[in-house]
Amino acid sequence: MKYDFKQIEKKWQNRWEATRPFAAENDSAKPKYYVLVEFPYPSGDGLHLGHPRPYTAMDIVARKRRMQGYNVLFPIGFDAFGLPTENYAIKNKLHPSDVTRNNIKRFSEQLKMLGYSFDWDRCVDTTDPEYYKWTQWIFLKLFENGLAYKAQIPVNWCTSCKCVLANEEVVDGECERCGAPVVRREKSQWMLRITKYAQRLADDLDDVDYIERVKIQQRNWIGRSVGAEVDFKTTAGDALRVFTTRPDTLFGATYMVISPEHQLLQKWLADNPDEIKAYQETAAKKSDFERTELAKDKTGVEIKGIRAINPVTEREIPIYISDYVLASYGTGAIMAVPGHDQRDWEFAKKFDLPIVEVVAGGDIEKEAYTDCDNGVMVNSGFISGLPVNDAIATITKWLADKGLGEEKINYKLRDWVFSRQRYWGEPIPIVHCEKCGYVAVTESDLPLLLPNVENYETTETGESPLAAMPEWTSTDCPKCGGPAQRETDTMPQWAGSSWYFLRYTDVANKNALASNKALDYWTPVDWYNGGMEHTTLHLLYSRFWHKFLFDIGVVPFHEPYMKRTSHGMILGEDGQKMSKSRGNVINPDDIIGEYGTDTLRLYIMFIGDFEKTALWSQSAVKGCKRFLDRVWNLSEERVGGGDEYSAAHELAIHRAIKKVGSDIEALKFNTAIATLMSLVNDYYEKAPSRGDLKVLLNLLSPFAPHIAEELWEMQGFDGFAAEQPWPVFDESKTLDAVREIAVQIGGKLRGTVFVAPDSDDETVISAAVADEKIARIIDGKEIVRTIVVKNKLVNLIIK
RNA sequence: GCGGAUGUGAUGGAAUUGGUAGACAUGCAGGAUUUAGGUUCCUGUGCCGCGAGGCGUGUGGGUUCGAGUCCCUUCAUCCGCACCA
Repeated sequence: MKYDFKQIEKKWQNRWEATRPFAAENDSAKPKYYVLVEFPYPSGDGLHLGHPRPYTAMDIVARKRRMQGYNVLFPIGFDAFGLPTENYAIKNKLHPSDVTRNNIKRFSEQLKMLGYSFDWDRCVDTTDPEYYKWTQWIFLKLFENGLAYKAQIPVNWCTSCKCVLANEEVVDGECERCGAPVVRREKSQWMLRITKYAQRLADDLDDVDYIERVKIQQRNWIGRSVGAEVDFKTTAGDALRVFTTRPDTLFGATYMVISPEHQLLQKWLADNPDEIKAYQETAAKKSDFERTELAKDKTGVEIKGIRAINPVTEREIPIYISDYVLASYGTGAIMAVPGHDQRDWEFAKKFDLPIVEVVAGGDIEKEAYTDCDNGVMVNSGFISGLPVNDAIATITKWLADKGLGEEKINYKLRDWVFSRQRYWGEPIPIVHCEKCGYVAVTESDLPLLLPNVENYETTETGESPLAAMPEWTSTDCPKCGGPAQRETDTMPQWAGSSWYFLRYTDVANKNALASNKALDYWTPVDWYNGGMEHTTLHLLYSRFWHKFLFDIGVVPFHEPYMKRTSHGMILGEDGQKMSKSRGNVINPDDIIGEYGTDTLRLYIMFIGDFEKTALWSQSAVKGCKRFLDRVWNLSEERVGGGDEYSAAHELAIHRAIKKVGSDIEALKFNTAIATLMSLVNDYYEKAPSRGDLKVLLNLLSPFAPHIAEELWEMQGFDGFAAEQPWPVFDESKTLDAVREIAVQIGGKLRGTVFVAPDSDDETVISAAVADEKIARIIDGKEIVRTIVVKNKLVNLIIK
């Protein structure tokens, strides 16, 4: 009989659909294990090759855990709110909810075709009112706790999506989704105070097992810097407060710079107001991108008639405005130390300002001396002669004693812009009342349903389509009962995905986002795999929400995910990112049709190091199909003998069990599969027993579950392959009866000899010199030294 | 500029703590079965050399009995952040 993968795969998928063998139990005596993949955005294009790589990897882990006796939760759902669906709906005159329903149906079918052992009974859909009720509920809790607030701020505005973006969504001045230019606009926006959690988001990375690059990237994004805030008196009366990480260089501060948006500029009466105003206007017109592009050439204007006083030198120094100082970081003002900061140095050179050396060792005529952490202070009054570190401590204390400053920690992280001016998102459950201000919708009124609007086209004014529905926006104030207006912006896509993994534990709960019992049992997630592109978006946001939920007693642990791993991208055969315009897209459906799901699963895991980018290779797919054909033929034609391991294969089998098991845990799926291939090659050299075949099917079943089940059934083994215990190995049986020892002469390999395991040095050396070839080389020479590495090699040094 | 990574045959990629480089697969070559092959099986395949042997993990150095692995230098590519004071 031929390996008819089409028929076999359909057969087992139907059986899984009917009997639900992968449903997780909320009551179980087994230990729990929660494996999570990032749920997909159900786009109209269907599943692409980016999905099967992480999903197959985690399916393998989930299946292995079940075989190891765990009660496994391996859920799936759909992150379905969002712009592409809305845009598609507008273009095709459909309703986004219909588009979403169709896309979810298609995605579900495709995911089932891939044979994943998801618990489909726990599927979530973020656009389901029963789901987003709880997204809104969390928002209300954030609002109640002062973590959601509305502010008039300059925001990132995508000119194509006609919508506000979070800082995390802007890449090189462009919209991360559509690539259109992003400009600055003043808008009143809902914000989430993620900055309040900056410290914990950084520190608690120590408590979790994330791959190092994820931790580093999150830490960099949070951008903690320790320094001091210092007040400079000015001749205008007001003190000018600055943030610096280098308070030790205070004696070298020869001028000051404030950002064009600085508050004090509205108050100060300079001698050159027109010049200042003109500069402010030019700066305002520049996008963020332009401001950073012009990094090389510093611009600025002196604020004439007002001067600051350096608190330690007591000298008057000039104040400039320049757009190289950002309003949004620190205090929006700096003390400029041109001797030891390259930007200040460039500005000082251009405007001919004094440059003073305060740390010895550099050449400040040529460039700023910045890499001076181990230097010694000079020209610095009472801290001269101190090493930099001591100087920082001394000056910080001095400032504090005089009431001129204090130690301060700053973060690059900014608050999360949470409003979107689009239709297809969760309505923000807030009303605005003339009398009471912003008031939360009453909890019992949740979910606040998204109304059915006639037209959900974007508006040029930058308002949500919901704003055009007076019958929906007009409401009563929950507090005073007076007339009030609903918030018309919706939540960003990241809202629903910030807590979805909690809902999986108890999907049908009507009274809470999930029961305490379910949360206590299942959370935190044991292993979460997802894309690097979400490191400073979804992953950070959901950690923030989780910490908040922990603080208000909703979840039992302060971190959502115990372990985070990440997969590399799959590029097209030409080494380019797969895209329709390049015409190098591989459709998983086509591969499944031609070679079958098991082949696709196997190839996508065999393609290379899971964590690195990989190039698709159509011909290499065939190798995996060939392997499965060989397994099939083996079972059909070559098996003989009993249920024990045959003597010929025992060693290879114990080794394979060990290697495949540890490789799966270490994400080395490619070498796990190579091990299985080697084992099959062995079985071709010498026919396997039924027992030999059985263990092969056990090891293969997480990777290629359909063929494993079919062969399991055909061989007449009991039960299902997926429900067998994971095979165990005996360490002593993974070792050879004789050891091949490398013989080196002067470090060069000259031959090999065989000795008994753990032979002592003398035995190994005498075996080596007895070897004919070795004897020939050392003939007439003297062995002056020998190095023996037990069971591995011997190195003879001759003269 | 800062941070992170990568560089190994024709190709994708393997190589515990430094210890026989190139597992496994693709491709290619030869052979067998076949009317035929996008089938299957067998053999070979790092480079140079008839051979003994020599040379080989981006470059150049170093440490070591021994380096793909450790240290320094340099080049190239990719990713993240970017005037963050």
